[in-house]
Amino acid sequence: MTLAPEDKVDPRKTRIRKKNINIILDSALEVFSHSGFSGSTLDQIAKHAGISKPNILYYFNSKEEIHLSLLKRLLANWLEPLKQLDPLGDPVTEITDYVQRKLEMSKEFPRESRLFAIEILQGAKHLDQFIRTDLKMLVKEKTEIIDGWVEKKQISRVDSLHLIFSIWATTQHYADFDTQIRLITGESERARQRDASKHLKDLFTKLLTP
Amino acid sequence: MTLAPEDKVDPRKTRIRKKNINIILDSALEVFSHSGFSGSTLDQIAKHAGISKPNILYYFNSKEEIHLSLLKRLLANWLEPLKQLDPLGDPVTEITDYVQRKLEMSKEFPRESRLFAIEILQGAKHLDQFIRTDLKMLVKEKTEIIDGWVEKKQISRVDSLHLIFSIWATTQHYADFDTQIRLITGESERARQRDASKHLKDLFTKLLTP
DNA sequence: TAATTCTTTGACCAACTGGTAAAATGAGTA
DNA sequence: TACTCATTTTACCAGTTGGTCAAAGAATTA
Repeated sequence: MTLAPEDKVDPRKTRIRKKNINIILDSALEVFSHSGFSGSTLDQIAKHAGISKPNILYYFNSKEEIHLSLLKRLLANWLEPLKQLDPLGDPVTEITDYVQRKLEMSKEFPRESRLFAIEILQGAKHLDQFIRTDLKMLVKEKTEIIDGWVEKKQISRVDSLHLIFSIWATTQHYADFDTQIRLITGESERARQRDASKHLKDLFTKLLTP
Repeated sequence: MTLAPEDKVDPRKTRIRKKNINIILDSALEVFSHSGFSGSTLDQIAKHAGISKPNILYYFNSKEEIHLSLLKRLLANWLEPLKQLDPLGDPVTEITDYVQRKLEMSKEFPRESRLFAIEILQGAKHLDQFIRTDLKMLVKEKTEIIDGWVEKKQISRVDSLHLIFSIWATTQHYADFDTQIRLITGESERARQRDASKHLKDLFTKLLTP
């Protein structure tokens, strides 16, 4: 991952520069998360941003660089919900709260979720390092906490790693497969969100409660 | 969806024709499921198939048509596991068996799963009809069966629709996010598959057992 | 105000890619 | 064998797309 312009410690980071970079990244998120990297063009991003293509390339050296900046910005937030899992809290509550936070994120940041999903689906070339270091370490730390709870019989015996996978899967599903869910479900957006939340709470509570 | 050459009732459907179409579709599946539609080129497919690009376009009128043929072929199998859910069987067994079938499919046909996932993620333009008719109807039929089981108190009270979503999410996760799982998990392929299977059986059994 | 630096644009290009046309080759059959 | 139809190849093209460049236009600062 090479250094992107926005990362340079540049005292000349003007107001205009900051504003434009934000607009570009936001437009890129919109476009990339709908069409994937290859399916998106700089022209689309430019149009969405209201900034000419050469002007975009004035702030970013390449399309790839925009993509990388986007992923980087995303990853910081991605770990947050899991990080909050507290070894000192009540085990079942801690886990179901984590589920709710993740579900909330799916609702709040569906574009980020899709961008992430597309990236993984296509081999995670750009996330490789992130996954095998930051993410892996965090997962290890948290599975150990869960294993500890199992040891102390505070929750049922459970495969902590696959529990986390299940949580990721079920929660992100609502963002990533939104189109499918929309087409199948008759419910309103609100009702669906409520039912999903209730269902997942139930699902994981029953799994964990001895 | 326009008529693809292979669908034409053509008595001249030679041995060569059949063979080549299969090779092309298989190569396209390989390529599309790794790079998405836009990220894949006919040249890549051609190279993988060992057939020249113009020759591919002799069998299919366009890149799009290959993609559609692929999806069409996939969808037939996609519904199969859910279809087998038997209203007369033992409820918990029926559902956990369904989970196992789905998990099996993820392992057996990861490329198909990814192709499907990418398609949904990017708006399901080509699956729109399929989802709102075939899939929706099947889901309706099966949720009613599950609701019946709940009524008769054969399983715990559960949101049948979201139960199905959870099953889809957790099982497909192992195919679609395989890269991520591989990078995080230390286990061997076999062990992982076994643990996933056990975990999911446990997860859904506990949800459903009163 | 003048000088300097940052931002924006228009014109352009080389590479890639989906697709075409026509001729050449091969297989099956009367 | 000769004829027909299916298959394959070669050469090619037009549109798209990421990216460049030099010059014009704003801001900022001396």
